[in-house]
Amino acid sequence: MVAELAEAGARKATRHKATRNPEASRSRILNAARNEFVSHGLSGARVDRIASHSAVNKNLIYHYFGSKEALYLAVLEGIYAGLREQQHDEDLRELPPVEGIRRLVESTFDHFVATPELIRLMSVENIHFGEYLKRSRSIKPLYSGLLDTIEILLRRGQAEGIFRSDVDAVDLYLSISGLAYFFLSNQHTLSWLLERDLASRRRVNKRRQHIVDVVLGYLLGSPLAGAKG
Amino acid sequence: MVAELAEAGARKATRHKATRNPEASRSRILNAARNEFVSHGLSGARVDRIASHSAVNKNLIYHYFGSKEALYLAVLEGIYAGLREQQHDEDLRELPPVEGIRRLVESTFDHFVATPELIRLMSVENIHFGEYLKRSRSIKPLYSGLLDTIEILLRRGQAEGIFRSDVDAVDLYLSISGLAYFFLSNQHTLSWLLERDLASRRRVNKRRQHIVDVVLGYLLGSPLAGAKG
DNA sequence: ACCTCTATTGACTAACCAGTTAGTTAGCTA
DNA sequence: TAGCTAACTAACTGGTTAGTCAATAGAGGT
Repeated sequence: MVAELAEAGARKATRHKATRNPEASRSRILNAARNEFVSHGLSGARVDRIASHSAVNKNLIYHYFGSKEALYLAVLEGIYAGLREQQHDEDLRELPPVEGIRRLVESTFDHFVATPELIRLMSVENIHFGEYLKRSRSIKPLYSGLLDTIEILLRRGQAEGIFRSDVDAVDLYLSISGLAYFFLSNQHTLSWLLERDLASRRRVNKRRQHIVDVVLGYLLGSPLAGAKG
Repeated sequence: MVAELAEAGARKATRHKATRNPEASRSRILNAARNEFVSHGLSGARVDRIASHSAVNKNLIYHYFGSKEALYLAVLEGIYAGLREQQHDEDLRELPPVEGIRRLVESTFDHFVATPELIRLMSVENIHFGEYLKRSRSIKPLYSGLLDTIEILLRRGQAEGIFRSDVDAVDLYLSISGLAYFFLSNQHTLSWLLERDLASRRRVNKRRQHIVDVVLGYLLGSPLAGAKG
């Protein structure tokens, strides 16, 4: 009994982690939660595992976030916000159209490569029909400027007579993202099925160049070449 | 007691489901399992739900498939095999290159649209790092011919001087699939973020045409147009 | 010194869920 | 028709898991 008390006192004095630190606890939880949801999806994620990896009592998670689903939503909002922060596409609007589109394609690809968690969470969220993202109040406003940027670059390129005239900004955005996304999101099954290591540095660099070629090859081509008409 | 026996007899004679039918039971299980895994993913799927939807005792599932994971693998094999069956790309090898590629693009897109389960299961499987697909003995052989078909069409198009010369078959396949896949796999989040109904008939048709334009626009363009130099 | 708010904890619970046990029943074959 | 095998079932189990309860403890204000 005395020994126990002494030990508890020693623990408190020495290795105890700076008593209280709400911000740090909260961010450790979010961090561990992101890893957990990214690795196991929403249903596969375990709150106990998040607690132990963030070195926090499980109930603290409920204290801060209320439920597993609310925690997932917080993680989701963070990752989508990060995507838009990285894009700062406003800067591209002033560039020559070819250069602006090229930069957009490259930065989209690069961000996907640098943040694998993003693609995995996007997949997870779509498995759940996007129902959690739809609950977010903070995400949608971030996306309003993106299509505008593409539209501006497209219009200028068309006015200059170098881009084909029948391009829709939404379709172009979906293509730019899709060309990068599929290659990364389905890397595991594709590497195995095609018997190529799609994660290799060489392959990733090659892919980056290919995507630029596809998008610009399309935009710079004439509308009727090869069309079904 | 007598009444009970009579009732049991009547049930057996009339509304009882043809006493035994292993093939039917097995396929009802597989069917319900496909829906369940497609709707909830692997961790979110519930064996009890599969049992009740297939109107079968839960243990029959274990009798036939052994485990939840083995059942998932059976579903996965079925859906991937279906994809390759539908593609019958051998037929395309004889066509003029532009026509062959166009058909490949269109049929890939059409099959994705017609079989939403396919895309969802591909996403689910990649969340799990493709580890179940890799256990399959039956799937990989089906994919060996696909790249050959693309290669043949590419070579002929290049020999005829109409396709650009720097195209890799793997990259082209990834682009054809990716252009269709992302649009469909992330339809829920994208529709909400972009404030467009991507599931509408008009949008889907438009997307199909756009993808053909992108792929052919790229292939028919000259390698150096807009390249970084 | 005391009070109050909030961070933090350990122990608990009720529900859930994959998988099992211990059988019964139908149909085929010798 | 007896015996065997596979289809099929009901009830159960043990481990897991999201979420709760009841309390302690630190920090800032008064």
